[in-house]
Amino acid sequence: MEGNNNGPRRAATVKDVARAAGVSIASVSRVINGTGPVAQATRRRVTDAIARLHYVPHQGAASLVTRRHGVVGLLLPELHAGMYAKLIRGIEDAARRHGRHLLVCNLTGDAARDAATLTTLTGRVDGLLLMAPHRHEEALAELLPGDVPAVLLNTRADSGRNVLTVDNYGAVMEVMRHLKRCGRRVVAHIAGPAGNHDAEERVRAWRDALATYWPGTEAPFFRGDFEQESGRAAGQAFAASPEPPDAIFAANDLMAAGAMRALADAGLAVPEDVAVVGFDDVPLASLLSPALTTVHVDVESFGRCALERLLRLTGEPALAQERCEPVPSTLVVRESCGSAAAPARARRA
Amino acid sequence: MEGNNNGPRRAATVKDVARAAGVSIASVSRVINGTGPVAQATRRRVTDAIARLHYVPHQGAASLVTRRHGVVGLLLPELHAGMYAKLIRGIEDAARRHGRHLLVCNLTGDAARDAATLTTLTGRVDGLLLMAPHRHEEALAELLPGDVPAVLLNTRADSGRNVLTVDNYGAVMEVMRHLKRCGRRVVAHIAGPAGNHDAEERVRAWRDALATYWPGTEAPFFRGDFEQESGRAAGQAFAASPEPPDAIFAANDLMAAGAMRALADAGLAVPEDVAVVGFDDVPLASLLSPALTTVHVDVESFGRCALERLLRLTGEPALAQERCEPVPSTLVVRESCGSAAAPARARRA
DNA sequence: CGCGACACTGTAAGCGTTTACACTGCGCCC
DNA sequence: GGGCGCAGTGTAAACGCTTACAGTGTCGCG
Repeated sequence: MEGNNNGPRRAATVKDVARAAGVSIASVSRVINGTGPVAQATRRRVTDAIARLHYVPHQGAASLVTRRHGVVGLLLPELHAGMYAKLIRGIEDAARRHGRHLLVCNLTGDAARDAATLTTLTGRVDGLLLMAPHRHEEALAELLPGDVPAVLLNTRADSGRNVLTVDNYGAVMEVMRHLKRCGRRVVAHIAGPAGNHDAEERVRAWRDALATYWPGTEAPFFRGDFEQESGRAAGQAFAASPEPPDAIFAANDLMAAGAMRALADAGLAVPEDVAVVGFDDVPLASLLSPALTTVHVDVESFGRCALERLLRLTGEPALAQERCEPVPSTLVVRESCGSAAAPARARRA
Repeated sequence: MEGNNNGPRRAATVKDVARAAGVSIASVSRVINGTGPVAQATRRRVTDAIARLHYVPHQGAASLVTRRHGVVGLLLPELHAGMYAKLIRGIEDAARRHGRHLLVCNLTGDAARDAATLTTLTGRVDGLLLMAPHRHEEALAELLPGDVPAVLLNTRADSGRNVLTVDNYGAVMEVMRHLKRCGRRVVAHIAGPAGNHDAEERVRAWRDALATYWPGTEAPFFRGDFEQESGRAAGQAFAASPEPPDAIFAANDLMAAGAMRALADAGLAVPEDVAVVGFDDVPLASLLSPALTTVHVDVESFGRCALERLLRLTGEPALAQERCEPVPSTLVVRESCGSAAAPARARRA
């Protein structure tokens, strides 16, 4: 190591601070971490020295002896980007409150590479949050060293692991109940991609609701992929069928919007001819015309719950009693399902 | 599987692996890092032992001696969530390709707390990406230790720091040029929040374009906040004015959509009476009716560029020649500006 | 046969922290 | 006044890893 590559200045260490403050490194450490008793005068001298030297502790060295990293990892599959932002927000927010940091990784779908990611991550975190809606990520979870606490997100509950899920089933049931109350007779479904946990749960609930509220009837099913184009295709298919459904429940808002567009293009009126309901409550949902009825999931809370669940696994005492109920998800009734009072808006001629 | 977290089992270390494999810790390290020559047989024994013991290296210990964390930090202000997901995606993707991880932090706006965040982060990263559209974050950047490489995102270019920005100005100019070509006479602007760098740049470009393409004329200005409600308010205000503008450029899609909604409610047709253009190209923009003309910014590329710029700062050799041009941003012409061929869609009666 | 080059391996010295432990004074109570 | 407790401090031993350096043994070539 020739040492000249990026300047001669090495970062300051506790030793430097101790020397500058005229105390021992132990005292410096005590000041920084607030452990043990320190005289006011000493504290002053140390904090001054720290400021003067721009000293920043090397967390790696600290974690070496404390056996804590103060970091939790978050592994995200190639998801529809919608949730990302809020989920991360929720988790990061909770993490900060509990003095942790968040290491975010995207999974690639490549088994070997993702496994490698998992491993390097494991070496620098106290615990792991793994979004695992597909088989792929579940398989990944198998590789987790047993001593790394982990919470799986949106996974089948019957995996042996610690799991946290959104209440897809209940929410969809509510959607269907509402559609029934609105007097709709045939509720088609535009599903998310096969193999996706949320998508499957929504399909399951849709089927069950069908059997419960419309016993003995059939309803059209379209396999989408959470993208708007597939929603459009579904809408076209439904509109072109001899007896179009009078309601559509799409597994997310993007597909719902795509379907609405296709219906409009086909001359079908929403909600008069066809009611449409989505899922997610994306920001623009209320601005579509008609405004989209959808299911709002509090993704930030979900993230927060996930993190606190994880911390509980690592034995965070303050969290012992904080029960973290299944994440709230609520039906947001707007115009597209036709149940709201007819909105007093001017129609375009 | 709870309760076992404070069990007696300590994580395996190089020493354990070395013993299990019957070699020295140096050889283990060499196998793990691919440094120095190792006999095939030895390598086998070591990798076997690693697998058997579920050994995962302690990165903190490693960074202690290598002086590299393999992690870059990303600091995000309280932004409109839209960009988040893609930005993080872009950065994380590039980071993975360069063997780095991503530590994500939200800033709170609280100066003291954010400063603390900055400091703890600094101790565990090789460099920092700081999204700094507001004064607040710029001030934060001042606190950065001089020896921590950092790239500021979407900040005034005249700060002394290393900065990477989206080409707001050029994009808005293109929008305005297009509106001029469409024959619009009065282009109103719905601005983002004051003090936001992007918002200000878009205002600046709007003003300059006004002076260039519509010299001597005035146009309505509305101060929004990037949220749909403010767009709606703006739309209402414009519609209620004695001489409504015949074009509106909103600083983002959410406000544009809000404005479109308000215009429709007021009986004004888009694009016939008023052309509307947004900024961001959010997923649902193409599904609004009429589909929203907007500016598409490749946020993922932006993230990638930012990361590579940062790595270059830390002296990544492979990146020396890779020039990272200003991030592409392109006008996406749809229906809301009235320039596209009239779409052959059925009109609702 | 000797000797250098080479492939491979082991030993040991840190890297920057935290913390157990030992040591000072000092005030206080019997 | 001698012991005790306690606030305040320092010393030194880890923590798990990388790597300079110092060995080994093997081969090829003069």
